[in-house]
Amino acid sequence: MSITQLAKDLNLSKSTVSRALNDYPDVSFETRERVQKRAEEIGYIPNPVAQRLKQGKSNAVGVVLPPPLDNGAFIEPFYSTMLGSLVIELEKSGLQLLVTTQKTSASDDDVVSYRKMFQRGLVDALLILRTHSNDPRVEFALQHNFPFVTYGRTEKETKHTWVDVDHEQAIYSAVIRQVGRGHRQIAFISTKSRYNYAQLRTEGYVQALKDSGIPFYPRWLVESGLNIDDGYRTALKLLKTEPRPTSIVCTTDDIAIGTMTACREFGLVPGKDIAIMGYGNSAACEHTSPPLTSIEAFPKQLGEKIGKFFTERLDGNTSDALQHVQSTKIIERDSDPVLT
Amino acid sequence: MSITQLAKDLNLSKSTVSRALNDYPDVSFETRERVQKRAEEIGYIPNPVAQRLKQGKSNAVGVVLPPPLDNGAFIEPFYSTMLGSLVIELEKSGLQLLVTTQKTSASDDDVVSYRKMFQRGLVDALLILRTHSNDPRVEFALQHNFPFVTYGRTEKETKHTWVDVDHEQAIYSAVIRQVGRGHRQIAFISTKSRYNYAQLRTEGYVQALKDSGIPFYPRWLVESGLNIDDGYRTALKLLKTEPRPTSIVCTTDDIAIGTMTACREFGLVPGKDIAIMGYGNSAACEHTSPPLTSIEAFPKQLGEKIGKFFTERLDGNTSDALQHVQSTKIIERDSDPVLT
DNA sequence: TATTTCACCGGAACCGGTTTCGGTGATTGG
DNA sequence: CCAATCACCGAAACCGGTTCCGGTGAAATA
Repeated sequence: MSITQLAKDLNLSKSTVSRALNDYPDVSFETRERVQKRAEEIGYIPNPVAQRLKQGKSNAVGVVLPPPLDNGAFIEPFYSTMLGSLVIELEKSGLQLLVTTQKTSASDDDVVSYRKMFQRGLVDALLILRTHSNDPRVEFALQHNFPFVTYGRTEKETKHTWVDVDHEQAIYSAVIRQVGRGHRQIAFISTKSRYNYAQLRTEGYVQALKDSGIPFYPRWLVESGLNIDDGYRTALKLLKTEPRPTSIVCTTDDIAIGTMTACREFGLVPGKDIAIMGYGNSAACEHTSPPLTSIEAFPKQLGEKIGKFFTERLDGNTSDALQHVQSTKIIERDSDPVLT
Repeated sequence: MSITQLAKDLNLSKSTVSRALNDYPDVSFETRERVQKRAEEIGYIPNPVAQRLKQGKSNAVGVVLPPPLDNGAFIEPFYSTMLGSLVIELEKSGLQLLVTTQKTSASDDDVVSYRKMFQRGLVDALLILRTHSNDPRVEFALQHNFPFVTYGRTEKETKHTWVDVDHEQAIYSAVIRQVGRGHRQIAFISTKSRYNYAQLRTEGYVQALKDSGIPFYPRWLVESGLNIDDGYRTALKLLKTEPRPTSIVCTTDDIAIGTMTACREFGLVPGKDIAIMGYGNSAACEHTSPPLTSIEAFPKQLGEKIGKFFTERLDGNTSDALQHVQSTKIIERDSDPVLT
């Protein structure tokens, strides 16, 4: 059912019908009512594709997800809840979210998948996830003058609109907490350093040691993959170092869960013989044994913020770059006791 | 850069350029080469929106996700990996996945979100997740003759294309396993029965008891929400029944994790004093204590199958309904010991 | 009464492609 | 030598909307 047929049905022209449906002023009250009523009756809904073509707007925001994880998961829990609230926020402004993934083979800062999205028409703006310190995707978007929001800053902290967690502060406070509980042998399991957040967190770790007058041992700063098993294997190596750390701060809850099993293999009971902290405050934290102390980063609020930034930018508010850094909160549980 | 401009640049007509780019036979070799070379140079890519409008195809498949979970997650891990492999499979045929969510307020079989998708142009086909026994979305799609694939059967098992897990067999084999390990007091924590899979699993539970000559106690068949906490609370009630079950089969890993903590509160050590099984074989299973015996349902394969069904259907293969039921496998760990 | 204003509506252009149709000039066949 | 075929390309219609422009008749103004 096209607008042409509807117009014929009503003995009106396409243009009048269109104006009536879109509440233009120069159409009489009676015909407007008549058109809208009839449209309702026969369930007419304008073809969104035609609208997009004419208006040059798609009313959609695109995101290309990182390649599936090793475990085959489409998306990590953190992004899951962030995107969840993003979708809800976008919906308020009539925006949709178009999701794609990278090819499995591609590295996650590959530009090819973004190029397709850039083609005017498919999406009006892009969300770039998990920025690298030096991110070609950001360069690409800036260069093509395409509206975008990033989750995560870049090294240059270019003047674009971004949302990010206060990673440095998050890990800083975690380490300070460990110090306050009597630890001086504190390890940090990080991830690949090309991620900008990884660098920020590492800075937080180093800074906290410094401010506490604790020397920095490079052996206790290790990198791990993001899976539980990655964390497990990394922790196995870490626990072999001499002296052994008495507290391990993990950059992910999954990594923390993996290190807990690694500890048990070393005969160390987490929460008793060794302190462990996670990051993300995932649902599992409550139900590990012992329950895992973790850092809440409020992905829901982040998603809302991103959504608001999108609507602002797409409303033409490009005056200045919108930016937001989200502070975190330590959720205290039983996995990191006071050192005895 | 539109095709019109490209044509002007080449001193050719739009139509010739279009034909050259799409490898039509009635264009000379030289001009074809010239056009394609020039298009490459200036990075011309046809506007997908215009293509969609003309061709009436969007080359996209839509899915509307259930409303965000109570914990705010966009998507459950199972769907996460299923959609991950689906996207990869669709990509092979040049198809995209368009993701939307329900309004938070809506029930997850609400048709309104689907109605938007139905509008010709946005997507060529729909994926309907987690069917109810009596699903208005399926009725709606059939009624409007819109191509779709469901994950999950319906009560009527209408002749449409679907993919589903062999839920009945899955739980049947789980219960039989418990019987084989000496249990005769076996509970099953299910979910809301309007989900078709819930009914199938319950049938599997009941049938297994019957075939084992074990009487059915209604008290040991309980319903729970999908979260860890829901499982926890449900298990608390279940453990108060007299007599107390010696084995609990859970319809979800999360529920199983919740029941494990519930057991501990009753002074029961999971894997020792009581047997527990999960479903889904999520990453956490390896790292609970004890590691959780669970049922692998192969979401990756399901996603691939769904993708193949989509490409077949969109290639016009509507001859007969495509259907696939995925068998499962029990992954044995330490949470369900032999009864002593 | 003549002219301007106004409310209201239809015609047509347009978005950027694809595809049908028809028209060249060259080549082949009779 | 004329007609039929052929390769190749341009003009134009079309997809389904939106919006500019102009035109009508009635009402307001001079």
